[in-house]
Amino acid sequence: MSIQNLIASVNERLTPTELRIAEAVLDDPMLLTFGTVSGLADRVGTSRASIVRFATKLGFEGYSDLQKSVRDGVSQQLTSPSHRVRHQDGPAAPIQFEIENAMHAAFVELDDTCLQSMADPIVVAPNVWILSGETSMAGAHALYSGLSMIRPNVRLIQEHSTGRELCGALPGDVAVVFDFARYRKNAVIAARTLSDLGVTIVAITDGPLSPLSSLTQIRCELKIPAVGPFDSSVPAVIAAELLVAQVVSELRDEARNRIDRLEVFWQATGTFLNYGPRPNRDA
Amino acid sequence: MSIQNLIASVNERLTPTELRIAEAVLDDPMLLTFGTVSGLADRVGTSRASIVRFATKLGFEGYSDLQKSVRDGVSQQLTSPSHRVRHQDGPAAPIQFEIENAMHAAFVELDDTCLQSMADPIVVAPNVWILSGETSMAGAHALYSGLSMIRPNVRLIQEHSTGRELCGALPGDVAVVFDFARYRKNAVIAARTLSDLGVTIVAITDGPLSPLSSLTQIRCELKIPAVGPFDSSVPAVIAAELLVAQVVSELRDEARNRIDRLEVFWQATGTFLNYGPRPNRDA
DNA sequence: AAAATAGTGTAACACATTGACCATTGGAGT
DNA sequence: ACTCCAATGGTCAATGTGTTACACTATTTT
Repeated sequence: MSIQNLIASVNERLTPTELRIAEAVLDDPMLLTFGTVSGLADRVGTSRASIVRFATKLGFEGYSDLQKSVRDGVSQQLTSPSHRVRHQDGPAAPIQFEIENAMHAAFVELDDTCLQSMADPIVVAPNVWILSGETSMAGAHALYSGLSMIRPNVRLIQEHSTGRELCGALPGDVAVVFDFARYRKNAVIAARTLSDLGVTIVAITDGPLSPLSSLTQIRCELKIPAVGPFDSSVPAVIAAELLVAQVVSELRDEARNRIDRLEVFWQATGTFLNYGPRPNRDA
Repeated sequence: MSIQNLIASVNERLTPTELRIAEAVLDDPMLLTFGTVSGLADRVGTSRASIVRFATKLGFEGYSDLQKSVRDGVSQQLTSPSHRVRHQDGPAAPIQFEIENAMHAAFVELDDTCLQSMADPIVVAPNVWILSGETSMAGAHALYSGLSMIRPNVRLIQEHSTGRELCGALPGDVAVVFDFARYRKNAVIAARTLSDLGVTIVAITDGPLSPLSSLTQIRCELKIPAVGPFDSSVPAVIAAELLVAQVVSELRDEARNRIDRLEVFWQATGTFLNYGPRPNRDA
C-alpha cells in the first residue's frame, strides 16, 4: 500500500501539525525516502518528536520502520521498468493534444481587449442573465458561480423556464449567452429577443458563423475539441473563469467587500470543514 | 556522471579490497543508495575504513558525499513526470501557465488504470448519484450532462435537497463526489452517509488529505489552480469528460443506442438550429 | 470555574555512523 | 635480516540519529 493511500486512510485523524507533515511528505516523497527525522522536522517547522508520532499514527513502529516501508516501495519501482513507460503517454494522448490546442487558442482569443469588452457591460449592468444550452451548461455554471459571488442580480436561466424568468429583463441589462455548434434554438431565440429588448448581448460561442455572432460585437470565439462522442466544456469554462477574474479586477473593492460578506455567511453557517488559511491564495 | 562510469574511470588503480567493494556496488546499487558504511563493509567482508577510502578514491569527500551523489541520480530517475510538472511552477506564475500545468498533471493522473477503476462501477450501478459543492459545480454538471446522455438513472444532487433526493440510494449504487479544498461539509457528510449505506464512492478531489480520500480507494487527485480570487473548475471538468468518455467506451452499443434515441427526440422537438453532420465527430 | 484531555515542544537517552588516528599485516627491495 | 610501505583492520571521540519521558499550552468537558 502506497504512502499516499496510507495517509488518505487516516487523514481525518491527523492533528494540525501532522497535517503539515503529511502535506510536505506528499509534496515531495523524497523527503521520506532519503531524509531524516531532523531534516523533515526542520522542513515542516516542527519538532522531531512530532515526526515520530506521525509515523506511529500511520501504523509503523517508528520513523525507521516507515522509511523502510517507503524504500521498499521505491526499490520495486526502480527495478521494474514498467513504471517508467506507463506514465509517459496516456491513452488520451490525442484528446490531450486537442484540448491543449484549444486551450492555447482560447488564451490567445481571450486577450485583455476581448475580456475588457465583455467585462465592461457586466460591471455596470443592473441585471446579468446567463443563458446556455443544456449541453454547454458547465461554462454557464462556472460563470454563474463566480459572478454571483461578486455582484448581485446574476441569474442562470434554465431552458425550461426561459420565458418566465427572462420577462424581468430590462434595457441596459446584460445577457451572457453560451452556445456552440448545433446551436440550441431556445438559446438563440432568447438571445435575439433580449437583444431586441435593448439588452446587451455578450456571446461566448464558436465562430463568426454562430447565430449569436450576428447579434453582438461583444463576443469571443472558441475552438471546441471533442472528448469521446461529446464536445468539451473546457474552453467555455476557461472563458467564464477569465471573465469572472476580469470583472473582479474592474469591480475591485466592491467585489472584495461582497466576497468578505459571503465569507461571513459561510463561517456562520459552517459551510466548510476547515477555515484555516487557504493553501493557494493570492488576491 | 553515473557511479558505473566513475568506477570504470579508476578501475586500474583499485586495490584488491576496493575491487571487491566495486563489484558489490555494481552488482546491487541499492547498497549505496540506502546502505550504510557498516552494512557495506560487512557485505564485502572488509572494514569500514576501506569503504571510506574507496569513496575518496572515486573523488568524493567521503562516504556521505558519494551516497548523496548516488541518491541525486536515483531521485531524478524516479521523480515522475507529474511530479516534475507540479514542482516547476514558481510563486507568481501567470494564470495561463498554472492552468496548463494543472491540466498536464490531470492528464497524467487520469491514466487508463485510474479512469477504468472509476468507470467500472458506474457502468454496472443501478443508480448514479452526483454530489458536489456549489463552487465546484461545473465539473459535476459536465459529468451529469454526459452521463445522463448515455445511461439512465443519473441524478445531480443540489445542496439544498440532499436528504430528500438521496434517501432513494441503495447498496450497489454509485456516488460520484466532487469536492476540493475547503471541503463542503454537506458534500462530505452526504458521501460518508452513502458510504455507510453500502454505496460505492467515486471521489474527484484534490489529494490524499481530502476527507473524501479516506472514504474510498476509487478516486483521482487533481491540482487546482487559482483564477483571480477563485479556484478553477477546469481540472474537475476534464476529469468529468474523460470519465464520461471512458464509460462510453465500456458501455459501447448500449451508450450508442441511447445517444441515437436522444438524437431522435432532439430532432422531433427541434432543439437545434442545424442538423447537418457535426464538425468534430469520431466515435 | 475547575478538571480532564489532546496536542505539541523540550530535553535527555541510547545507539549508530563517520572519519581521523593508530596498530597490524604482508610482501618487495636492499 | 632488516627496512620500507602500501593495504588493511581496529579504536575512539564527535556528531547525528531515532526514541522516549516529561512539561507546557490550548481546548474541551464537567
